[in-house]
Amino acid sequence: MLDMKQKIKIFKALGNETRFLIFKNVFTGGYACSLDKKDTKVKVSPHATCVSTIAEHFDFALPTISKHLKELREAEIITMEKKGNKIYIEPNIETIRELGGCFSTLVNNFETNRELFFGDVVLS
Amino acid sequence: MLDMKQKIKIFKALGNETRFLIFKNVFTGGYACSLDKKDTKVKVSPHATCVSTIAEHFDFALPTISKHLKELREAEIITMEKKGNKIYIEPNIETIRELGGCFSTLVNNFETNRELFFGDVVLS
DNA sequence: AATCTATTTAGCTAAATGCCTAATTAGCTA
DNA sequence: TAGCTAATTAGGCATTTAGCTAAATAGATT
Repeated sequence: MLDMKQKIKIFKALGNETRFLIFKNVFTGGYACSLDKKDTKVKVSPHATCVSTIAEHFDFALPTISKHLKELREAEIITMEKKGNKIYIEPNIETIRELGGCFSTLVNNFETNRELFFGDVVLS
Repeated sequence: MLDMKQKIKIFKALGNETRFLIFKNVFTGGYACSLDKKDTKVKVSPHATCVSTIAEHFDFALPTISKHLKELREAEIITMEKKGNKIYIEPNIETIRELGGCFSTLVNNFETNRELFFGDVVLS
């Protein structure tokens, strides 16, 4: 279950246009890493991409994209797995599914039970 | 339909602990404005609250809370309606429902169609 | 009209964010 | 081993954000 801190991290991560677009592109698989095809030793999803491939599509320096990816990973909405000297990036569908579930619960229980979405949050 | 800018605004709004908690409290109706009972002229939801009532529950100055509420309103996840000299605040359930729907679509269509959530976003 | 209550605006400061370049680390290849 | 590719870390700078107090606005009440 996502706790409050984690939800806030996710919202903060997606509340920036650059990160939103990076996430969009990772999620839609639009930037699949062209090098994958040559690299037969490494087994990754055909949608997986890597840091430099993402950076090619933005007008920002590589370290900037790297930092944004770190934030998306810490929010647990993407995964980053090192294979060889590259890092393969994929969406973390489980976290997104959970968050979606929270919203559904929230909406479905509106009026009858307004507490569910916020879970562990204790009123001050 | 929520466009990209609007979604980013919502995420940014909820990506701050103070605003998240304000929204939580508005949504759950935990801070209903006690003055409502006396004020028989004004018709509002028994869950509705007002700026100063919210501020009472936080260790921040009133103008700080006012500014946060403005941001939540601009993200269209709460409504603020002036009646008399108070502003009554309620959650905007429609926006939350829409956002939840986006997440459901996103998750349900993962793999088969990764584009739906992002809608109007054009790949650069 | 004068005052009271509710809220916002203005203007300030400290801290966080988002970007950069240069340097470093890690793994692969010749 | 030397050099190449991929990514991160370090350090700096400009902008934004999140808080504050004081002052202004708007509606009620006396």
